Amino acid sequence: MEAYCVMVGRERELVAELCHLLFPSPSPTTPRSHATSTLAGDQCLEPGLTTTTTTVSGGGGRRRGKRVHRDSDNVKLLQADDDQEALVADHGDANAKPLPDFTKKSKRKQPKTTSTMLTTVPDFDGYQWRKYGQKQIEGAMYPRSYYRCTNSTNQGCLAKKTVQRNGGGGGAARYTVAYISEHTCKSMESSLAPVILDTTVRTNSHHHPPAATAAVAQSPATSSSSDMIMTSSTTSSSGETSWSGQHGAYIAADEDCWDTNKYTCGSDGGNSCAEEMELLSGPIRSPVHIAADGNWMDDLLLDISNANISHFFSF
DNA sequence: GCGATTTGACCTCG
DNA sequence: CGAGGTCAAATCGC
Repeated sequence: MEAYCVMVGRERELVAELCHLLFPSPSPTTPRSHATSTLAGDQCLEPGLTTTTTTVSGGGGRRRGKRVHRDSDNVKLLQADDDQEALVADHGDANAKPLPDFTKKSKRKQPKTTSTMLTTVPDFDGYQWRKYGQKQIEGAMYPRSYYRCTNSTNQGCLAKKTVQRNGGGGGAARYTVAYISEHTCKSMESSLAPVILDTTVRTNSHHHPPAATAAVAQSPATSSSSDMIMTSSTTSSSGETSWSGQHGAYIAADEDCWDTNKYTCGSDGGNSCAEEMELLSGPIRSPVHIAADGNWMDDLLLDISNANISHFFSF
């Protein structure tokens, strides 16, 4: 867990400064999910993904034979127009009937996505997530984990996210978090409303390849971790760079920087993200986006053209 | 018993 | 056909 708590002095200063600006008064919330993070032996630790309600129970892998073809269920291709309903009946209920309307097709068309590179995964982002899958991605050192909002079952929340560790074996672990769709549920911490920061971010002036934009933001209410989180990448579904105003402020990053971890806010660089950024101003809306080593861009050219960000990272 | 994770199989898309 | 995303039985902890 130390990996997530590493921060170089410079970054810490920046964090402190930002926190000071954001929270003149006593520091906001404190992590509340740490106690639950027992994380049974997953190669890809996701400290922030534990729920706040239960401890992680290291489930056993299933040892079973071939699974029954769900094609026989004859339901997958129906009612593609009601994804929400489908998700209500989705996972989480082990005995749930075959998904009525959550077609594979619709699953593939995730309309709203944003990706986030983290040097640390926040302990708590205001929502509870349930892991529903893990996959070793080609070329990735660590498997990607798939989460959906726990309210997908009872509120039909469409929000999902994937978390992939990008490396940081020796230093701070880095994670790419991609948010897919928005929360249609009420957060467990609904009071922790997203904040729109009117803030300024520095970045360099190099333009980034299509995928790179970034935002910096923070939700004071969810501020829990002590690590800094800084930039992100976004792309539109068409592959063009999206500068969606929804996120408020964006930062174009230099591709070289991505390759050389210059944007990494972890402990191994020494270069602060902020130092690499050019000035941008405007409202910034969560989530906090994190930049790190360049690989992640390859994995996650995500469609966030209409991203409705519903998550907020903290540091 | 419940709820969460694990994890191999299955499904869809490019 | 391969890669990525999802399903769902098995398993575990409370």
